[in-house]
Amino acid sequence: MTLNNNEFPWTPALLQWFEVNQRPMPWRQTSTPYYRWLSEIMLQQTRVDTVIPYFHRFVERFPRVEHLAEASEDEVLKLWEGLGYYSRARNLLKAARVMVAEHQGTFPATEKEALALPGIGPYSAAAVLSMAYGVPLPSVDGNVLRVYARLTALAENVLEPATVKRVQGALKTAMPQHRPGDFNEAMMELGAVICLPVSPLCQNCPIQDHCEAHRQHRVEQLPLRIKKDRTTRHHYLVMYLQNAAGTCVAAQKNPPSGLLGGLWAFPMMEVTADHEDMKALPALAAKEAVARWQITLQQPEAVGRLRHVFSHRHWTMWVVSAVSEELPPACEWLPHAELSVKAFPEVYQKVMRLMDERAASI
DNA sequence: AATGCGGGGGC
DNA sequence: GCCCCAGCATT
Repeated sequence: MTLNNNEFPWTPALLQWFEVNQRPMPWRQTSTPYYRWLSEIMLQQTRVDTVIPYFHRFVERFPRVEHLAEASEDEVLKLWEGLGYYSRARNLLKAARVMVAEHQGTFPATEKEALALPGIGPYSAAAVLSMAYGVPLPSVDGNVLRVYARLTALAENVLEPATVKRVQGALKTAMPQHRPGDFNEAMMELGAVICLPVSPLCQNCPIQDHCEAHRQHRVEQLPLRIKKDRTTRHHYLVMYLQNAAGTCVAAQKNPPSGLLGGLWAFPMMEVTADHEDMKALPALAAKEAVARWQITLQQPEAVGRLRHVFSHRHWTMWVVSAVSEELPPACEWLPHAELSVKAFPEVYQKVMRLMDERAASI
């Protein structure tokens, strides 16, 4: 065993606290590399409580990485539906196929090979390698940055990549070499249940005596998170377009990358004005459908307004239903039953729910 | 270094 | 509304 003379004085108290207080999680029961990898991908920018039901569905459908590697992207996206950041699902499938083809169906054991996998960055590589194989690399996520910034009263913007790198370096040299996975999980667990972003529970903190921010009464002011507001606002007309027989709805599969890539969508037209006058919507939709799509709408009706917030953009959607025998570009007719089979992101699930509500009220 | 990329929970 | 969440890929 490698002794680490630079070890943090608070490490033993942290590990002891973690042993007693860690929350049970499905990927902690049987800690296979596959479970650890899958859970870490799902947990990127996503809360534990949100992930758990998705994790159960995935391991039930794909008990081993070999099963996942043989799946279609459509099936993986359907299972991922609603979890967000869909490039994670696309990269998950790619990485599974790499593991089967090049790594004997398991997660590679070196940092270099791990980082070469699609969807694996410094955080996830360190997390999986430390927890599955005991490789002493620090997994630095938002929790760890917050805990470390407070412990050391770090006055740097933790959203700067350079700051993250410095924290990674500091933790790498001082983290325990014998239980790196427990250390990483303990840091994250402390950030998740004690060292909270707002109103942290310092009275319950096992390493409060070692916290410089607490000593300085600056816990609430740290960490520094300075970011620019990049949100943009967009307005759309969303068409719920059915054929004359009423059996199908017009929809399209998004391009394979980009926003909501590979998922399904209803045809939309971006509009500049804010349409406070619902009565003018049907005529506007019909006019724009001719101008942009060269198709004629019958019985256009205003259904309602929806709002959806992404992390970087705000959508206002005016939903219009109509009948047509013609399809907007790149669209196809989906039988109604297919709407629950194809992967639709939350924003279009809202459209479907709105249509269901209208049907129920008529 | 900056930007794009979901959705939800807590306040 | 705002903040933040077990971040990564691309440019």
